[in-house]
Amino acid sequence: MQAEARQYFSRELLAWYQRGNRDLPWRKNKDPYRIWVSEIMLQQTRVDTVIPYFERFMANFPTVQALAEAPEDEVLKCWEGLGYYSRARNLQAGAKMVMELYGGIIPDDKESVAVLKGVGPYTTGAIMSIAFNRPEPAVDGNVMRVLSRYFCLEDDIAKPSTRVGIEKLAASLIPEGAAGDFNQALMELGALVCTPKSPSCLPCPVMEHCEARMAGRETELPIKTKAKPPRQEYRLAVIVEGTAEHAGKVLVRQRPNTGLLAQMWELPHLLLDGKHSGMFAESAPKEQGELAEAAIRMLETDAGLLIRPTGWFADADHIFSHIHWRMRVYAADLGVMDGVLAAESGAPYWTGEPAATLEDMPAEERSRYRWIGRDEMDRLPFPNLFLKLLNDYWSRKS
DNA sequence: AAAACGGGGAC
DNA sequence: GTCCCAGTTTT
Repeated sequence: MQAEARQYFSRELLAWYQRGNRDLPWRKNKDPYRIWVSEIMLQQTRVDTVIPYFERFMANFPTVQALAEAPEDEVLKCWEGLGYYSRARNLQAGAKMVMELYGGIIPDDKESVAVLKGVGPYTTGAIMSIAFNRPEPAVDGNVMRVLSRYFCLEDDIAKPSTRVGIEKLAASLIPEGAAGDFNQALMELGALVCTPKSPSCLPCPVMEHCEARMAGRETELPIKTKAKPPRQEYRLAVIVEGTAEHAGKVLVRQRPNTGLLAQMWELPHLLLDGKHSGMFAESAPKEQGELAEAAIRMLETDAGLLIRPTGWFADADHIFSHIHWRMRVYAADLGVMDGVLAAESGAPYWTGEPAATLEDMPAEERSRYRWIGRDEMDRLPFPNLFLKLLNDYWSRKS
């Protein structure tokens, strides 16, 4: 590649961006906190999805201090539906670090920014360049795609080592004194022009020296190995309806502090073993009294929760990036299964009076469970899967 | 180096 | 259905 083509790229791309770019809420000013929040939200998430979340988050937590001092549930609630919830917890942990280490001021220093929770190589470069105009590369998926095409790079962008190489290249392209605009220009081009499927080369400001375009290979690049398909997991959930003092409420629980959907709230549920997964997969929802009974016994073993299913409620599929949940949901009440399984229609249905309370659970399990009404749902963070089921439940009730 | 970690939009 | 998105952390 000629030095001239490199200078052309930097010059023309920067000029293109400065002629006009998207009016995004985090471009209103250079407040490092706003840039930081926006960059965390934008990780693996589209601009259009982020915008309303960003506005709401900044309204609720306008400063580093406000975020650092907020209850964790409120921060997660503000992130509800956005996904990758560890981003929200890490962001708040980062805000606390900034309060304690730097007196609430995000420092104009790469190493200090890079150690913040949830801030990796990309976000470090984005904050340093956009907020402080420091000449650091900010290499995301857009940048890897744009540069792979312009320089006809054939390295697999799914490999970690490839990103490191492209960072060096991107750093060498930053025009003097224009790091922030140039890095954003690179991403903006990837988002609007040099798109994954069918890039719009004709309006592209750097088409003239794009090697992939000149070779007619713009749709073949970048090279990226395919992701593994998600594994299937069959799960059984219950909507436990309260009685007496808990009438009109349902039982929810908070997930563990680590792992998938950490610290989010959910309906009680369990992973089915191989045998019961097969039963799930092979028969119709309403013909599975045996499955329901077996699973409810497992729930008792699993969580010490004594319940009686009263009927089928819904089947729900939910696909994460690495797991595909297939979930069957039964309505239930608290009690012991000493009743009789109704033969009518084959639906799981136990008769008799409820005969258990949460007090029957082990204390350490019990502490994560809570009875909530529809109004209280608005204060606890639920992942989308359970949000939909609960909304569905309460709309049917009314 | 590979897997875990959400959810949705575009085709 | 597939791809992948302004990636980071853990294993």
